[in-house]
Amino acid sequence: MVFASANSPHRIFPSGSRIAVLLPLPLAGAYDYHVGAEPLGEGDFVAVPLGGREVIGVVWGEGAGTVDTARIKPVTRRLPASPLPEPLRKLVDWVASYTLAPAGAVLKMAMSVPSALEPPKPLAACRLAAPPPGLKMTPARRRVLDTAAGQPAMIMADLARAAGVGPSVVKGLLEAGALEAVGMAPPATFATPDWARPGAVLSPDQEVAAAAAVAALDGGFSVLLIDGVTGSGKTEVYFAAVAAALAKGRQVLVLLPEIALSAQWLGRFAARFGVAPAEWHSELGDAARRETWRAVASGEARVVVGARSALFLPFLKLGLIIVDEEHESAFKQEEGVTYHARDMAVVRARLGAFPVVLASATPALETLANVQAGRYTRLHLPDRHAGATMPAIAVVDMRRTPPPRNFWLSPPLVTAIEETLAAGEQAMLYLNRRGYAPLTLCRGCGYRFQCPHCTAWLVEHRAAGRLVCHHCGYFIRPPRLCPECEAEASFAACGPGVERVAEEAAHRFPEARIEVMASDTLAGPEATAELVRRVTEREIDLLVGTQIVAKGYHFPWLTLVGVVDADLGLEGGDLRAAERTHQMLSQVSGRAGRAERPGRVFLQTFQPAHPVMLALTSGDRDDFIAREAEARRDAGMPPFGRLAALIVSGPEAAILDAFCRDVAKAAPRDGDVSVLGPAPAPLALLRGRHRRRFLVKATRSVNLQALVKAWLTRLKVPNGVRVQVDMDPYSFF
DNA sequence: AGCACGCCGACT
DNA sequence: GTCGGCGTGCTC
Repeated sequence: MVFASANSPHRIFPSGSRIAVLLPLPLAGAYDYHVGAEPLGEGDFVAVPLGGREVIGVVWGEGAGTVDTARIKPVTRRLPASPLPEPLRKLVDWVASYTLAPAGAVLKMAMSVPSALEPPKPLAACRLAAPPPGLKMTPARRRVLDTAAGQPAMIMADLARAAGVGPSVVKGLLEAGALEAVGMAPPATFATPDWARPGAVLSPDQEVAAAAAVAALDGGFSVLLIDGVTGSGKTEVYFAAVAAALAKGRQVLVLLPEIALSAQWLGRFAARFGVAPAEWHSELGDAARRETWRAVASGEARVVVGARSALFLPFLKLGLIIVDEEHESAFKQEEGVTYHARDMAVVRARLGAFPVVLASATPALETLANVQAGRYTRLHLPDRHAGATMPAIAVVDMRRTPPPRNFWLSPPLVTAIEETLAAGEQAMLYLNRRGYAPLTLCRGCGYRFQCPHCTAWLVEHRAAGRLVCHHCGYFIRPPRLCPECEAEASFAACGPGVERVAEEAAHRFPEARIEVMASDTLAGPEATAELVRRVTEREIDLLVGTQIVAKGYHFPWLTLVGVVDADLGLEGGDLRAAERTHQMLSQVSGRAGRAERPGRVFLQTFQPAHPVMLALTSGDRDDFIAREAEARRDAGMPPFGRLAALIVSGPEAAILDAFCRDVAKAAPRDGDVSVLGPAPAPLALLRGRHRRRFLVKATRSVNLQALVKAWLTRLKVPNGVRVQVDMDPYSFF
């Protein structure tokens, strides 16, 4: 029995009725329970019995009625928290049906802080009471009572501090009865950003884009793409939309690919709005997590900046989402529920009927195709802000001007670095390879150090004195003798990593202050911020870094970028290899010459005629993307066709391969569908598990989810084997 | 995800 | 003869 009509936003279920409760567990669906004495509403958080224990779940709707009534248990209690908002419930269902993950597994992401569901603990505070007769008065006690007299109630520690006494004095007065204890609600920790503050002066292009983004706030759901070259001031444009959304009383979510590395972004936000935004990422402590979750649910936190998981926060009145660096593959969750945060942000905006703004200097091909199809609106910023010019990009042909043997910097690049340093400017060398050398082999017998758990070489990290697997973290200390032929001191480091390039640079430019920046050389957000500060303040002349240096940093004195190996990333049959390499090199090139001094970029390559290199040197991105898109269209690949991957893994290769034959036999046969595989996944052995991959390619008209689901139900998965579905796979690993 | 039930090695 | 290893299977 349901009182409210079906299209009501919030149904109420009376006592005794049968409801579906979704639990944050990887179960096939919601479970039915009976409503207890108090009626329950959709979205309410409830504690329910499950196999002898108690689990917290969410009232998901009317009971399905498929289970015998005798087995249905009553809900234990309703938790005193505001219900999970309807758009978020719909998002959970949407993501579950799209990714083929169990709805409960998706709900778990929206219930990441169970402790936030209990009422916040009131703070121990006290206020002045009627003075008890015979109270011993001391100067310290006098000061406490005088301080407390002017206040309704004070936190005990604050009162002691304000009166200039130790905590024991306050405690003594409390025991004597001169003060009485009261519970106090915790003070608001999330200040409201001041949207009325004037922002930066915008260029005419920025002005137009900002006006369009602001206007979109009145138009319900829409997707805007701010497509602006590096240094064009995209952030200031979407800050205008953030300010306007705040003025309308809405909450705003800003998704960044890697929040932990975005100290500069936080600084800009604080400069624009006067306060820090609420943050949401994996490094948050328990208390901060709980506080933030509650403040998002209550609407107190007005702007949240976060990693992809922030999409599943219980916003009370979300009214704008920004996805910055929307092309970043870090938005694709690869483990557990495999979702793409950019695409799910678009879904969330549609469910909430508000706009979403995507921003990038190198938008994803998918996004540009959506612009082309008229689904997204493009706001173009073709020029750099404040008169800065785009850097001049030159190719260094490594076949014609190679570096000496066992060196990696070509003569033209070395000359350019010398010139830059002599001019008192900064240079950056980019190489997307951590460590010293990616492969170590024995000169005597050819033995190569390999990870025992993965299909990967061990990477030498000379500073740490280790050989490390970059996939599972396995490491060893380099042995003295070759494990194969027992030769002594026979190891040769093959190829460069950032450590080795830094070593070469130190040798070439002995006067320069050189620093390496890679994810494993940075201890944490503070250490990163400190290094960024030292570069900004010119305490470093030459920065050698992995992709971490490509991400949005603004170093005014950096005028030269050298890409040590521009071809890295082009190999491998990855669908997006060329696109990604182009994006990566555009982004890293964009670090050069962002202020008055013009920038130069040198790309060291063995393929100077490769379309990626030509696109970069000519600056004709659109032509490059058009050709890439054409190739994908011809091949029926995304976004013109649909792709799903089935990763089958298990500890025993023989069992796995036998099962793979069953999977292939049960594969769907249809004119619009083709199944490739089983192929060993690029990392055929990962963390001790063998992996095989099937790829399903279909036309856009095919319901790929239904097809894959039906395929999976035809399979009998043996023990120890796992089948993982990845819709729209990105990395093909 | 827990937690139970269920069949094979070293202990009082 | 029991305590306990964690392998499989269910939980409305």
